[in-house]
Amino acid sequence: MIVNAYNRVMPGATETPALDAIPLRTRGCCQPVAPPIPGPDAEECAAIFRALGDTTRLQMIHMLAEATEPVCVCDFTAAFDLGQPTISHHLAKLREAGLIVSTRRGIWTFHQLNPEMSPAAREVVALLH
Amino acid sequence: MIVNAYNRVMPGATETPALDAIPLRTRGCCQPVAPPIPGPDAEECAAIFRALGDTTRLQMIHMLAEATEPVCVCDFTAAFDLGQPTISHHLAKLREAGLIVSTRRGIWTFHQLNPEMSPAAREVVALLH
DNA sequence: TCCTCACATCGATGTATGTCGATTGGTCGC
DNA sequence: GCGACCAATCGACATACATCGATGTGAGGA
Repeated sequence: MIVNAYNRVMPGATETPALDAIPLRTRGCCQPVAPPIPGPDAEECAAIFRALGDTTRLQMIHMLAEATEPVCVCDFTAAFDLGQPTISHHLAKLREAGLIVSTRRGIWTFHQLNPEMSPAAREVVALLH
Repeated sequence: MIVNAYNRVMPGATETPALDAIPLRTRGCCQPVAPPIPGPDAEECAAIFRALGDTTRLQMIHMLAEATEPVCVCDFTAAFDLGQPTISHHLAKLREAGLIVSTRRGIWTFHQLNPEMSPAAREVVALLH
């Protein structure tokens, strides 16, 4: 039994009708839709994209993806025309998203891509390399 | 002549020092950073990520990536617990980002992944398939 | 011509976000 | 301990955004 997205039965339907076969001005205009991505996965994935949805953070991840050594905050402040608190804010966002990890060395803090990044995140970051 | 990110000369330096060799408490803590992604490219890329940084829009793209036919708006309104104007808003966002195209058929509007999507967008969307 | 339906747009509202200046908290050298 | 320095945090501000109800628009059907 085929039902459309309004949960209404489409009588006689044995498979999703081809678009051309759908009569205009009829309720049965809809087709079954793909099952959604499980909620938590979708939110995690969206969070990754949200973290990368800012030019500054995108450049930061690109810098880290290209770097062979952890990168000092001073390198970031030098690379962007932004104040130090703003740089710190963006690095915190990337850290919260699980994309980078930070380590202290004396008075400096060095940042690198999180070696334990989630598989989903790893795939996305790989596109920026 | 090697200068660090503060534009200060690093006397005697012939190449970027290894991290271990960097004396703590010295100005020369910084390493050269990767050249940034060209501005327009970075903004375009960030816009793609921003469009996908919302759970609803992520699910929408996933639905379209799985679908074999263009999808009617009524399918989206049925799939999400959101009002029709909100659905329309999200579809507009995806359209502005160049991820989908919309066509009218009578009184209905059908949406599908933009067949002329930018290469960068195509790579990202492929991860959601 | 008028009504109905599907979708877009508008206006309002609350929340999230990017940015800054000022302050705080650590970590050294002296 | 004191001062210098680096980075994180705080408070404030403007902007962007997700959502809603109400309205507009355009295509059919009666």
